[in-house]
Amino acid sequence: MKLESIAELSSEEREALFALPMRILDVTADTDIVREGDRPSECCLLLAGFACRYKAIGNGRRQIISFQTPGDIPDLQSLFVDAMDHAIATLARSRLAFIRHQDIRELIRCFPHLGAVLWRETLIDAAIFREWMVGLGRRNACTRIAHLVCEMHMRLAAVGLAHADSFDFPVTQIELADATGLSPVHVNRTLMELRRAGKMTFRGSTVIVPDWNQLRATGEFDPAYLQQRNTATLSDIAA
Amino acid sequence: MKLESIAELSSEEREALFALPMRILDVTADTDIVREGDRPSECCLLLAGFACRYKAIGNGRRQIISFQTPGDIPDLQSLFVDAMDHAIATLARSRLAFIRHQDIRELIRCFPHLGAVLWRETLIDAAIFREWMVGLGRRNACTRIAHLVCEMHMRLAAVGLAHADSFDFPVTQIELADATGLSPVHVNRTLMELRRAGKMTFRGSTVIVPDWNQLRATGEFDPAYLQQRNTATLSDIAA
DNA sequence: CGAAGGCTTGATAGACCTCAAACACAGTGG
DNA sequence: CCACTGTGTTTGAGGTCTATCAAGCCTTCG
Repeated sequence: MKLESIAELSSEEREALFALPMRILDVTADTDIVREGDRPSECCLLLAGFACRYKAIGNGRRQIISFQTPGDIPDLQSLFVDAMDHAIATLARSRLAFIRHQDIRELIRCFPHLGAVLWRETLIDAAIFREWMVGLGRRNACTRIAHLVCEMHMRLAAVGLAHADSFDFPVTQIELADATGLSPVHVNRTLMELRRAGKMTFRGSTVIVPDWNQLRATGEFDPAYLQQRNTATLSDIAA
Repeated sequence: MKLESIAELSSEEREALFALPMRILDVTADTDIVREGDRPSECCLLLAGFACRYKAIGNGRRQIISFQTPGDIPDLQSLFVDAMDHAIATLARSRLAFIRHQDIRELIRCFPHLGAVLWRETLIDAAIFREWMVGLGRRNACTRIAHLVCEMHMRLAAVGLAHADSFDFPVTQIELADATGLSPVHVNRTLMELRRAGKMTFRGSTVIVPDWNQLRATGEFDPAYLQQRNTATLSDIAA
């Protein structure tokens, strides 16, 4: 579903994907899947739950680089890049599927179009990084958080994990701070400000948004960078 | 040279690369090569000069997403992603080579390994984004700028465009501000602080660094994310 | 010589951070 | 059933980094 949200697949390709040998693993929240410097020999597909990529900096602080939703293969890059430049960790109880590099390589050899689809996915990943860079560099706390919520809703909707006006976003305010480059205290105050303004309510890991158009405006959110094939459908959901 | 700095190529592959039909174009500084929303039918290889990717935000402001050095193909992604999510512009007089998408696709079909090399390049690109995100989110002005200078020196050295203790970095302080998420005034003050501390001198588009180890320390710079094959050689140059 | 762009400097303001403590809540064990 | 603990959230006060505004200076170039 994730792959088909960004590209069309033939039935043989879909079959080949389902035929991949996988090792399934259930883990709790806050489990490191891959660490910085690792050289994995398999990729990790997130089947259910929630995860993030992050880079640690000195004295226990870190920057969260991206959030990962079911359907993502956050360490796909390990196929072509030797050592991981960042870590990957779960943020909620999750189910993982590990697929050996050699099997993916074989798959790409047999179905070059699937290789292109996966390449495309890594490119959209990069587009999300770029959008986050704009937020980190040039947007204030309120806009950053609103933007993030819009993005996560759209991405989760693409894999069927969002309601029309709410969704489950299992992160703490500290994790939100690590993702937005803010302090936890300031995240808290900004969330309260957004709540008081009636723009969104984030409580106990669920986000409620009464009016997406309003939140998109305050988040300066333009979904073009996500390159979804079915944005029409998605905005229908959102409307 | 750029591609070989990140992967090994066979002689046939090298020949095929040189045989690609290209349209050469010389442009002045501050020329937009691609604009946000464009759907190019060719990719742009930077042969000489200097360029950047950027995303514009309201009221004339922008965030520079990356700097591009000779050998880079900044819009390689347009092969697989429909619309550009950002613009690309030159920062100095540059020579560009445009290669049609269909020719690159054909090349990849004939030499799948070259496809993998190009994929790898887009992945390293993404690694640079991630490192910048850490800077934008979690590092102060001084560290951000020092880090950027270390990165640019290493990348330029990889394509033979840096001296041991200096290099040409043709950007204004305003562009530096757009890249680091700071204000031009603060960039100026930080540059002077670095200069006074004897850590680096940035004047008239050339950077002089008397002691790389010192600058790396203040920039918290670890080159692992650049995935250079010959980092040994590079640090020799730097030493 | 004048104009334009880039650099430098000063003063003031604001966004955000840090420290510190209190509060709420869920899970645990006695 | 109730203290107890730990994690996450909320609140207050003060401080710092960085932004903004505004002006002057320097260099380049036509």
